[in-house]
Amino acid sequence: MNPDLKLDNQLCFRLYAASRLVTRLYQPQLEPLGLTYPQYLVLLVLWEQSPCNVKTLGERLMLQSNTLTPLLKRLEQQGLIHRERDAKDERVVWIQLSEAGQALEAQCACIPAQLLTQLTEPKSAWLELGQQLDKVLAQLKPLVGIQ
Amino acid sequence: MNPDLKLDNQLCFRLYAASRLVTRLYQPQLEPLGLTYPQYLVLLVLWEQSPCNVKTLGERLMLQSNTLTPLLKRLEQQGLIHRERDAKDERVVWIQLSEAGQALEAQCACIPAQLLTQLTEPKSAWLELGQQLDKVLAQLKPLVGIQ
DNA sequence: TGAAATTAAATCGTGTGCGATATAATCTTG
DNA sequence: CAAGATTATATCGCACACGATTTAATTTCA
Repeated sequence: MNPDLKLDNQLCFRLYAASRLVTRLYQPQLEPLGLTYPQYLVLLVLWEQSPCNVKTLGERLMLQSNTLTPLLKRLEQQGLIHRERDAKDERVVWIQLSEAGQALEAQCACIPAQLLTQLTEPKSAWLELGQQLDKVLAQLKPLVGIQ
Repeated sequence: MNPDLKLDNQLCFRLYAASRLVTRLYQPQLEPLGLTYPQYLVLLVLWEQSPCNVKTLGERLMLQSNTLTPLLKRLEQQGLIHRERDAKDERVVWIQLSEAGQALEAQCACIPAQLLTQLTEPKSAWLELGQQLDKVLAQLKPLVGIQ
């Protein structure tokens, strides 16, 4: 058969697989907090920048309102964020961490370190992967019309 | 703020983002064929090995029947595969490419090369990324209980 | 042999992703 | 200033992922 079509030769599959496996690695940390992985990513942005509007949130996460709006409504129901229309420009919705949402940052502070402990040496493989991902992300973004 | 919690420092986010962007890059090739990206991955396996049972398909793709069964039913409805219970062991379902499913391989043969043309130099970054993904996948699999 | 354990798929419910479209507000321009 | 274009968010529908459970078939082993 065509070796170009072998599954294990596909970079796309390796990315897809690695992304899903890493997400599963986060599960034991996130589940007790009642968070899904995309919800955790939204909180990462908000801990950097709150309030933050939906458009900016989407730019950071490469998501649009069709994905974010329902997700944000769930975070609001959980009491982690507030959603409010901009008074000046009623099109814009501002997302702001609630007290509980801010407090959650402390609880999540240990997650990255906790995950690292699960990874055996060499850590260099992970660092290099991160750098390569930065390179290819920079190349991919314009190809799919981002930035 | 805690730099360990900055979005751009998260390897997990870079993997998640890269995986989604690469999937989008495939879209223009797959959409005319009426295929989704996960359906394409299933076909990649079947072009290597048909018939193939659901369990084996799941091991290759790291998916289970809760995801595969509905997906396979859609491929069957499209006339690309046949599904049949094993006569000896009625628990097992065998997936076999139909004539149309086999014929589709030729139409997909150009997809990997077509994608490569979109990528500017250096190709080395992509090769290295593939190798690094292999390393971390080997490390991740046992951590999440695969193999 | 036959009850318990294991296995393979299927089913169910929830939460994304995302293309397409809708809605409403703001901006642009003639 | 008003019609058309643009922008920000929401809505809708479909197809994954995946945890949990169910169903049915097979295997194990006392």
